[in-house]
Amino acid sequence: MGGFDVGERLKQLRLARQLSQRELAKRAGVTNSTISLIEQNSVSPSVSSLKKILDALPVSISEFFAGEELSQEQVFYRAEELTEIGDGTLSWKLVGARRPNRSMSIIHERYPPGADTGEEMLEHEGEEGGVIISGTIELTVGGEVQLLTAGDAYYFDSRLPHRFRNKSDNECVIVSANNPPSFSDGGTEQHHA
Amino acid sequence: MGGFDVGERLKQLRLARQLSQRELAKRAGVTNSTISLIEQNSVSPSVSSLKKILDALPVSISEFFAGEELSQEQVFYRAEELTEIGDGTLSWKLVGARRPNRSMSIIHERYPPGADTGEEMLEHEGEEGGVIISGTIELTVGGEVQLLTAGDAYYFDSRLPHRFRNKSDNECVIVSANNPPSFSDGGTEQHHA
DNA sequence: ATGCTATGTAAAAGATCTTCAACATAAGGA
DNA sequence: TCCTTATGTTGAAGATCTTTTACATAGCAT
Repeated sequence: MGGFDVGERLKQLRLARQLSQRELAKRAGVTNSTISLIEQNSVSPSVSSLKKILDALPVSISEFFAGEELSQEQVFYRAEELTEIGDGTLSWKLVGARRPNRSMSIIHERYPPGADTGEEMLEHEGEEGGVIISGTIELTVGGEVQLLTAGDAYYFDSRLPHRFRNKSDNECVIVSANNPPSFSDGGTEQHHA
Repeated sequence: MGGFDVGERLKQLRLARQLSQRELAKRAGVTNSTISLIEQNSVSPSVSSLKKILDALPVSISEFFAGEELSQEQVFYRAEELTEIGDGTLSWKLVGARRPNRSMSIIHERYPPGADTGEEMLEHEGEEGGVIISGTIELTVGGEVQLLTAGDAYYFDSRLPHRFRNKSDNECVIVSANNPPSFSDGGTEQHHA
């Protein structure tokens, strides 16, 4: 468990509602001991127990963990220090690749003439969008094909099969964002778009 | 556990990253059995285990429990049809502004010389990042100030007080992304950066 | 002071989760 | 074919979480 104080958070939520450990336990269908031990961080509760307890407040698990960490991470990135992922033809520069738990990937992409994410359509979790900075790119999404040029943009659910292809003679530059992030630094490279 | 399918959700996230149970387990510091049992909903993992696993994806617990759905909305946006928000000095063109429930705002921003988001620092929920396309911008985040130029980038927690300011004589162009989205079309305008 | 109730804590037993160590299957190469 | 590697699954042992049951303290009325 890194950084986030589950016990303290639960205690605050409980006290804000002016409930005793026993009262909350009763509503949640667990015992007061469970609440006590969790609040002291003597145990890491099971998701099912935590869910029962939070339901009684009521607070969603998502809310409970929202604001896990007001991360004091790197903010500014010089062009040359961006993490680059390339395979010779495509070049992707990731912003904040090392940030754990960041909510987005932001990528500065360069597609040289002929670059192509491949015939096998990409499909993955999340959403992605971007703006064409220069050049032209052929984008296929869910069967629809469009030729986008500088200033144009796109946004789609990444589970729709998609493909990027530069059929022109000039480099195409795109700034894109993905949610959730498709890449992490240091690990094995994964497929993307 | 009511309603939310922990196992299925984990499996989707894992497969979207093309990881095997063993590979994910290795990165997370748990065993493949744990992943297997969780994905089959044979157990309700402890928060500490789930956290370890999600950290390896990486996905926050909060994100994990925030739902999703597949939307088939507009995908392609011509430059001239992007929703523009301007106040005479700044110009922001939103990608997919009309999409309900989208997870990000992607914005094509133009800061003319002298443009400034204001002395009162911006602070709001979420994260934001971007890439400088041209020109230079002075960015202040959490007390730190940097002058960024073309190719540089930034990424920070939006709760840290921040400010954008073009002190140069040339226009500065940025493509940025915000999560969660800061603007919605037609609705009340919110503060941003 | 005595009795009653409410609070949070904790040891030990019971229940659940995690690991260890297999197993079964499928894909690829020699 | 046989061998090797990679995949996901599972029984039993070990580790952790939850309950049972109790304890200690504090507040309040009699």
